[in-house]
Parts: sequence; structure tokens; C-alpha cells
Amino acid sequence: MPAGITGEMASALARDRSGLVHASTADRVTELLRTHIMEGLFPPGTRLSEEVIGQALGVSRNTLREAFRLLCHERLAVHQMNRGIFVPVLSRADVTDIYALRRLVEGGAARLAGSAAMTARLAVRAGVDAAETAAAAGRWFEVRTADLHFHQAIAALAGSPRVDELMRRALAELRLIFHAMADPEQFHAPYLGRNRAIAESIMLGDGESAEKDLLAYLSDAERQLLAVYHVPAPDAAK
Amino acid sequence: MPAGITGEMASALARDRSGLVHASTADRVTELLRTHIMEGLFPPGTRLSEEVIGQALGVSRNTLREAFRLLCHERLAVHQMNRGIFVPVLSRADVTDIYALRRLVEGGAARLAGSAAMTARLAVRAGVDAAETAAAAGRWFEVRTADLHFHQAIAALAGSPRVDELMRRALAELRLIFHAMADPEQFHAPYLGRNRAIAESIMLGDGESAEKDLLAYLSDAERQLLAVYHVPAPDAAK
DNA sequence: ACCGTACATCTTGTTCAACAATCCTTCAAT
DNA sequence: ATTGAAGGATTGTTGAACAAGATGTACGGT
Repeated sequence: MPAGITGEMASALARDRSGLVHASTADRVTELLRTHIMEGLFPPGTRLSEEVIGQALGVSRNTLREAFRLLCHERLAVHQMNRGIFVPVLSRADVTDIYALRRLVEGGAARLAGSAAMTARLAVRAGVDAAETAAAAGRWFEVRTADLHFHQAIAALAGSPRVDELMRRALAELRLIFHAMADPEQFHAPYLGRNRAIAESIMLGDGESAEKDLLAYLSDAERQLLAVYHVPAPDAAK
Repeated sequence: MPAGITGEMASALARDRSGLVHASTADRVTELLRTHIMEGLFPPGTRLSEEVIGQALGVSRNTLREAFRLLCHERLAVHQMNRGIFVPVLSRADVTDIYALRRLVEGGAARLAGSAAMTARLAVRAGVDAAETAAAAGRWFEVRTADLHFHQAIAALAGSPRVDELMRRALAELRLIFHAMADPEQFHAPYLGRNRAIAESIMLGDGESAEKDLLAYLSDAERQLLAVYHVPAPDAAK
């Protein structure tokens, strides 16, 4: 007769725990505002009034301020003392910085393809598949989302939760920049084939090749982005 | 006769701006708690009572909660719904994860040594110098601080503010783990010579060699850390 | 001893109201 | 046109209040 709960049984339960955590109001407000900012509902530079948003969401100012703090901490909002919270206006330097970070993290992760878990590698290919399917149907905003998932999956090759989270935040910032650009088709279409090649290298475990192609990809994308991205007021905005 | 403030004069003033920003109370409380947690004032697992700390610091619960949120966001505290804020008890998996992140970021940054700014490279060597000076004087806790600065400087070779901040947070977490270990001399002494070799490679712009030595360094340090680091309760603590 | 219940207690989650400090706007004066 | 001063609006911070959830303890049943 079994004596009690084994460690194995306990850890099986522990995996379910994330599904039943009831988040606080502040966390839910944060999540909601985060997606809205990422989706481009509030244009860069918009001031997020405590009173207006608090009333709209039906939460108190204090709770809302907790949410604002978190958003500022992950750079999806900027705080100006005694002036309030603003949707960030990312500079060209920010673009450069984000791509430097991506080259470092995604490049390094891609190089580890050979020793990465197979599920992680399959996720990379699944991202390319989704992008191609959406492109074939002409849904280019969906292509953008799939592309970001693709790069998230590349970072996940490192097998590190902290790297995953870092990448999630960096790509969220990047979304802010993308929203300032007009046509997703023009930007993403040229990279579909290159994505496929990178994914295949990763599937084969050829990290060297994947990294090389990825670094070239990122440098090209950065250049293309900088060519068309100009912030209105480069001085006092931030 | 000069007509007025030129753009050059204005940008000179703009550089001073960071020196006169008056932070909010919540930010100052965050900074204060952050250093206290990093310095090991509160042992891992300690519950940070809102009432006790709020009274001790003379700030209201609402302000304190804003600070707690930020600390949770940078993993220097963990939040349990309806239970409060706790100093994190890092698991062995956390150690592994942090070192995976370090290998990725520091390794990638070291590889860029050849194209990094000279000031950044000098900062790396300055870190080693400080560590050796402190070691010669037997001040091993100072050696630890210098060592962390050394690694921060390596990450800074990437020239990315976002990478710098990432590294700052990762090393802050690592400090939490170091506090669980007894003797800083035993841990850091063996690495002084290797630090010097890495710094010289970086000064010479030999990124390949620096990365190789650094990765070996990090793997050894991780192994040594895991050999002695065991958390008391691996299950319910977090 | 073990399990479950019920109750008292403590802490956190959240809101509300108030006031001080700061910023923005407007307008008058030089 | 630039400066100064008044006024209004918004944020920064506090204190109190109540609801909701968690912990601890005692009690009774098996």
C-alpha cells in the first residue's frame, strides 16, 4: 500500500500551479495595458492619465500606479516626475540598442542549436511554418506576430527562462517601433526565405551556420528599419 | 556679442540633467531595499511585512507596495498572493539558469572585444586590478565586489545599455546566492589569475580567446557553486 | 494519533478621500 | 518678446477603512 504523496506526484501537481494562480488586480491591469501598448492602441508620446484610465478600468489610482510602475520597469512606459506616465517614443539609438541585444542573445542561442532540446528546435520551425502560412493568405500582421514568435523560439534554444523573459520584453519594445512603420508586407516579405534557411540549419543542429545567417538577417533588418524610422522630436520627447 | 544658447551649450547642460533628478519616495525605498537585500541583510525566505517595513522607513503602505512591485519585477523579491513579499530562496535550477545567461551574454560580449571601445576595455582591466589589489590586502569581500564589476565590464563590451541593465540584475541575483556561501576567499582566489588572462585577451582585442577562457571560467564557477549550494527546502519555499 | 470543521486573528488587496508639491496655462506688465 | 504672477489641473503621498484570503488553535469524531 502506498504510504503517501511521492516527490514525483508532488512535482506533477506543481506543474499545474501556474494554471490556477489568481492574479491581483494590479497584475491584470498591467497585462491589459501591456497588450494595449504593444498593439499600438496608444500612440507613442501619449500621456496615460491616472484619472482617465483609472475611471475607464474601474480601479483606484493606487492600484493603477502599481501597474504603471511595472510597465515603466519593462520599458513599455516612461515616467516623468510630477508629469505622469507616457507611452515611450523610441529613438533611433533604441533601435540600434535593441538590435545589438538581439544579435548577442539570438545569435548566441542559435549557436547552441546542436545541443538544444528537440522540442525547442521544433518550435523554431513551427514559427516559420506559421509565418509562411499567413503570408500565403496575405495576412501580413499575422506574419509579423509569427516572425516575433520565431525569434522568441530562437532565443528559447538557450533553454533559460531568464533569457526567454528578456527576449519577450525586447520584442515587445520592438513592436512599438514596428507600429510606427506603415507596411508589414514590405518589411517582412523579404525575410521569409531567410527565416526558413535559419530554421533548417537549427533543425540540423548546425549552430554555426544558423548564427551566421541570423546575424546577417538582424543587421539587414536593423538597417532597413533605420532607413525609414525617424522620430518626430529627437530631443525633449523622452 | 553672443546671441544666445547654442545647441552645443544646451547638450552640455543636458548631460547634467541626470544629476538633479529627484526620485520619488517609492524609487528611493526601492533602491534602499534593493541594496539591503543584495547585501544579505534579510536572509532568503524572510517575509517583508508591509506594516513593519513601512513603519521602519516612515512610508505609507501604498508607497511601499509600489517599491515591492519593482523588487519583484527584478526578482529580488517574490510575491505570494495574499501572503506577502518574501526574499527569494534561489534554487539550484536558478543557479544553472543564471550561469546559462551569463555564458550567453558575457561570452558573446567578450567575443566583441576587438570592436569594443577602448574605454570599455580599460574598464575590464580596471576590474581585475581592483580585485588583485583587494586580494593582496586580504579583503576578500572587496574581491567579490571587484569580481562582479569585472564581469559587468565584460558585458559592457557589447556597448548596449539594455545589456548592461540585464547584467546588473543578473549579478544582483547572484549576490543572493553568494551570501549563502561561507568563504569568499576559497571561492574567488582560484579565479584571479584566470581573470587576468581574460582581461589581457580583451585588451589585445582577441575576442575568440577571451570568450573561450570566459566560458570555461563560468562553467567551472557554476560547478563549484553547485557543489556546495543546497537549498534547505526545495519544494514549498518558492 | 489522524482528519475535518469552525472560529478567531492576522495580513494583505483594494478603495476612497484628503492634502502637499509640482507642472502647465493664461494673462498682465515691462 | 520676455518675464512674473495667479490659477487650475495632475501627480505624489498619506491615512483610514473594509473585504478577502491565509494562518493558527481548539474542538469533536473516528
